[in-house]
Amino acid sequence: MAKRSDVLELAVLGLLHEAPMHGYELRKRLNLTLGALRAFSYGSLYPCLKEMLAEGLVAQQPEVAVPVAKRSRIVYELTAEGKEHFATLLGEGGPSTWDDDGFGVHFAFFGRTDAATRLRILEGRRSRLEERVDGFRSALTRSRERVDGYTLALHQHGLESVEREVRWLSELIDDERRTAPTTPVTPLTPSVRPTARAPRLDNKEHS
Amino acid sequence: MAKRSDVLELAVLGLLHEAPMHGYELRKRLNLTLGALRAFSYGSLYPCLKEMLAEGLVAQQPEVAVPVAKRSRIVYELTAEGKEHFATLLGEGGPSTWDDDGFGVHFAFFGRTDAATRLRILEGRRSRLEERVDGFRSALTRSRERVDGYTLALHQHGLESVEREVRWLSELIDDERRTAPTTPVTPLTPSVRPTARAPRLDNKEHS
DNA sequence: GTCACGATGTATCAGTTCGATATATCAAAC
DNA sequence: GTTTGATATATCGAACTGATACATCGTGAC
Repeated sequence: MAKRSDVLELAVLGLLHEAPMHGYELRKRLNLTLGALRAFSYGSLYPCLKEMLAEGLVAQQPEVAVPVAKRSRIVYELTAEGKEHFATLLGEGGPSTWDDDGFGVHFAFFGRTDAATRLRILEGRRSRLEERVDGFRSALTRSRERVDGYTLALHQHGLESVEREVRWLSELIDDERRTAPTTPVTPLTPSVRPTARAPRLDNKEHS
Repeated sequence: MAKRSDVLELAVLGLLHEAPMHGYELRKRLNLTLGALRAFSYGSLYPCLKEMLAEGLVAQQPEVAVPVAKRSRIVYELTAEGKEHFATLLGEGGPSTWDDDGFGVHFAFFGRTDAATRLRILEGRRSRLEERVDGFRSALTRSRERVDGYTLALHQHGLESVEREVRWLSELIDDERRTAPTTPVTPLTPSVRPTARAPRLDNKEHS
């Protein structure tokens, strides 16, 4: 488990919440929504879609509307099982939830969860990163005298990057804590409407 | 090309410069030297060592000294071809030199290159990252109104992380430029001796 | 009008890597 | 004495990537 496809599956289900889509478009939206930080290939997307179809998580939309025989395309839409599975995956906080890929995808769909889940994921991610910080730190003290100056600089930079992400997460957690207690569950926009209500996550760092 | 094994190969050759080693130890040093940021598995290391042995880049050290039949271990040492190949790989600035993995390994062995090569690699890496910054930026402006606040925050954080690394690289480049012109080629320590002469790369960020 | 070319769209495959695991030895604990 | 855990080499299946094949559509050049 903790396979890459689990992450892909979550991402696909999340995107299909917005609108039915076909593979090609999914891939574009995937690589756009998840930033330039994640690239899914067709080699994993299409097989994944087939599996999800077989499992009943998505359904093949019948040729709608347009009478003109357009270019062949297979439009997938979310089923009830799919929505349910999405909620489960997003909320469960499994093992893959806190690693780099998993967290990114979970975070991108935070708008569809409740504050408690968000907090749990954010805190899980943070403690995961804190472990990494410890690893870096002990490596640094251990090797302080044994390695090259450049290697040292590399470790130092790596350490600071992770520390920075920890600070970012801490701000997010504080924001959640400050916002959540009053509003039990964020209503979240049902469809395409942009939402646009970020909970004060202007993580300013420079200027 | 640009296979993962190329990176592994470079790392192995680099480590063997310090001392002959066997597989298990190589893996430990690998994951230590390259920080917690890179994990090589046995599944790639052992096959890689065999290939390198076949290509004559490394040699199997005959059982030395200790008369006691120790636990079976295969100690590899660098050959002349290996050293040559290492220098080539490290200096060539190929396609894989500037991606995340490749750059880390190259950087970790900067102590064994000359200033010109260092500059070339640093600048290559920087422009690679600047491309990524552009990607993030356009994605941000494109999606500013279309995506969830959390997705936005994710992109923003990603963008700032990359920008930060660009600044880091710029400092390193400045340091190289300031140091290099006078001293044409850094002598670099021949063996185990720790070097310890980092060219002022105290990239302080917080306090 | 048509033709070339690039974007759209689905699909698969070879090559490569990872994670888990098997096997075995040794040191120290108990 | 035997159980545990680190050392050490090795392999295998499952999975992913990058490339590619194949087909259709839109559009601009001529």
